[in-house]
Amino acid sequence: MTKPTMDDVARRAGVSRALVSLVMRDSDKVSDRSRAAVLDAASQLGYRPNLNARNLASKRTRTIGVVINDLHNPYFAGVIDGLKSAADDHGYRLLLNSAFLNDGDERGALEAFVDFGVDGVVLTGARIPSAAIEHVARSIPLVVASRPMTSELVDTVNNDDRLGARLVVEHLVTLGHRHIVHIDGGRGAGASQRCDGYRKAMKSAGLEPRVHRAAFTEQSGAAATREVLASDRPVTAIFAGNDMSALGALDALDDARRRVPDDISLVGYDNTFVAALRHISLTTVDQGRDEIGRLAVEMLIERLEHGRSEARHAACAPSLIVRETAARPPT
Amino acid sequence: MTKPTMDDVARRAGVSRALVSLVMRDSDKVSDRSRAAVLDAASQLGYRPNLNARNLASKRTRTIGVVINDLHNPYFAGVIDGLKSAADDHGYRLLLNSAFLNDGDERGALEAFVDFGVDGVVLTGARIPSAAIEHVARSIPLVVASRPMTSELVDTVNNDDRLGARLVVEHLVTLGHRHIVHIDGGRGAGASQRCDGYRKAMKSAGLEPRVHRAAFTEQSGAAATREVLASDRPVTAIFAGNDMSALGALDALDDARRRVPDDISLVGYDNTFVAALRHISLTTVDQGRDEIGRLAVEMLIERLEHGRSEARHAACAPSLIVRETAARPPT
DNA sequence: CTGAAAGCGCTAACAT
DNA sequence: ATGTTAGCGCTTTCAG
Repeated sequence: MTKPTMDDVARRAGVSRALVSLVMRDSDKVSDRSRAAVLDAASQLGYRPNLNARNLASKRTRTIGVVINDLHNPYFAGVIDGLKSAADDHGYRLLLNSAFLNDGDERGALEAFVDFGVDGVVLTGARIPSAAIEHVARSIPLVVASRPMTSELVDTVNNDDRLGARLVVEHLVTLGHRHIVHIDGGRGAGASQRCDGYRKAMKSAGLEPRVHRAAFTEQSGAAATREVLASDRPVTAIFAGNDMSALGALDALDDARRRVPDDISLVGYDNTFVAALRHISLTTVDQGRDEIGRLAVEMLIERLEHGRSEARHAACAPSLIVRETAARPPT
Repeated sequence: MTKPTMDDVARRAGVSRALVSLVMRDSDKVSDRSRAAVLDAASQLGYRPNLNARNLASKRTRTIGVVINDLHNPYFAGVIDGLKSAADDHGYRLLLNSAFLNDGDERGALEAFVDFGVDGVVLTGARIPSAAIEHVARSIPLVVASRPMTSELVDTVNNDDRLGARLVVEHLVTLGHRHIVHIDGGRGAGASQRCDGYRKAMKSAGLEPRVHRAAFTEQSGAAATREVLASDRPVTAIFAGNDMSALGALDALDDARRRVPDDISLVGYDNTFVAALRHISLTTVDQGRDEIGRLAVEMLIERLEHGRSEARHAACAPSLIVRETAARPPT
C-alpha cells in the first residue's frame, strides 16, 4: 500500500523511467502509443509525481509563494484574487502563508518559501524592513505588492498612496472641512506615504495637519479615535489610514454619540467589501487590488521567463469612492 | 554565488556531512565544539537547508497544509488563527491555499499538498464531495474543519450547526415571530445541517418552515432576499445561513426600504468581525472558530505523533450572540 | 561522537 | 522515439 513511484509505472507500462518522466511533463517527443500506455499504467496505480523529488531534480517548482500580511484584513483577499487569476493564466501554482501581523512570522513565511525553492515570491503588505526583503531578493525573484519601497533589486506594485491621500483631503476640503485629523497606519505598508500625502495636501490647502498614530486594525483605529475625541481641539473629519481602522473609528464615534457624517465625517482607504455595505457606506479610496495582484505575478513572470533583471516599479491610480460617511461639516 | 550546500558547510567546518545534518536537526549527540564549528560555518556561508531535499530524504515535512474555502469570508481568518497557534505549539509550519469557492481549485489545492508530501492537511469549510475527501484521507492524515461529515476515515471538528440553527429559531420565536424564512447556504459547508436544524425547530414550534436557496456569499444572500420580498407571503424574520449572506440580505432590505429590525428581523451565523460593528450589530451565532482551529491541528498531531487511527469527531457548542438586528415583530 | 555509503523519487543530458 | 546514467541535497543506517 506504499505510494507508487515512477519506476512502478515504467515497469507496468513496459517502458523506461525516463519515458514516463517525459509523459508526466507532457513532452511532445513521445509516441502516442507509449503515451497512452504510460497514462494508463499511471492511472491504474493511482500514480502522482512526488513534487519534492521533482523540484529537487529540476530546480523549478512552477510555484509562487505569497506572504499575506494580515488574513483578517479583507483587502488582501482581493489582491490574492488577482494573483490567482494571473498565476492560472501562466500555469503557476500559488502557495500562501500569513504573517499574522507579526514581523517574525512574516520573515519566517518568507524564508520557508525560499527554503522550499519556490520560483518566486510576492509579499503583500509587508512590514519587515526593506533591507530584509532585499536580502532575500538577491537569491530569488521577489515582488512587493501594496507596500511602497524604492529598491534596485525588488519589483514593486502599488497604488499611489500619496495621491490617494490627497484625493481624500481635497474631497474633505471641498466639502468645507478645515479640521481634518489623520489616524495613520503606523508601521503598516503604505502608511507613511498616505500620511505624507495627507500632510502635503493639508499644507497646500493652508490647513494644519494633525496626525494620531495607530495601526491598520480595527482596535487601533478605535483607540486612536478615542484619543482624538478626548482632546479639546476641534475636529470635523477623520481620515483613517485604512478601512479597518476606519471601522474601528466608526464604532468609537458611535460610542461617543457622535453621528457620522452629521457631527463628524470619516474616510477610509482600501474600499473593502465592508465599506460598500449600505449600513456602513464608507467613503474610501480604491486601490485596484485585483490589478495590483495581476501585475505582481506578471512582473514575476517577466523575470522568470523573459530574464528581466532591472527592478520595475508599477503604480496603479487610486480612485476616491464617495459614499455617505463624509459630508459638509456642521455649521 | 550558487547556494551553499551541506557539503560546503562540512568542508568549511572540517567535519563530515552527516555531522552537519545532525546539527541542523539539533540532535543531542553532537559535541559542543563540533556544533559550534558547524553553526559558525553555516552562518558564515549563509547556509539554509534545502527543504525539498530534506523532505525527500526524510519523508517528513513538519508542515500542515490548510485548504481555505473562501478567503473573502472573514470567518476563516479566525479558524486559521487557531490553527496557527496550535501549530506553533507543536512545532509545525502551516502552508495555506485557497479554494476560491470553486470545487476544482479545492481539489487542486488538496492534491498539491499531498504531492508536496505535507504531513497532514486540514480542510476548512470544504465543499467537495465526502468521497473525494475520504479518498485523499487514505494516504494522508486529514481533518475536516467547519464542515460536518460522518466518516470512519477522516476526523472532523465542527460546531453543532443543527443546535445553532435551533438557538436562532427559538430566539426569534420567543420574540414573537411566526413567519421566519431561512436563506440557506446551498452546497456550502454546514448549510444542510443548519437548514435541517431550522426545519426541525420550526416544526417543534408549530410553524411552517420556508427555505430560499442561496450560497454563503453576500451577493447570493442579497438575491435570495429580493426573492423573499418579491413573494406575497408574509415574513417577519430572516435567518441567513451565514454572516456573509446576512450582510447581503441587510443591503437588499435597505434597498427595499425595509427597516431592520423594525419591519423585519435578521439573524446570521458565524459572528464575524463585521457582525460586531455597531452599524451592523448583527444578531448571529458564534462557532468558537479559534477553538475549532486549535482542535483541528491537535487531532492531526494525535495521528501524526501518537498513532491514533480511528476517526474522531469533535463538536464545539455554538452560542447565540444577541445584538440588534432581531427584535419583536411589528404588531 | 564521527564518517562512509546507500538511497529518497525524479530530471536531464547523452546515447542509441 | 526511447533507454542509460548521473546526479539534485539531504537523511539515515551502520561501522568505527
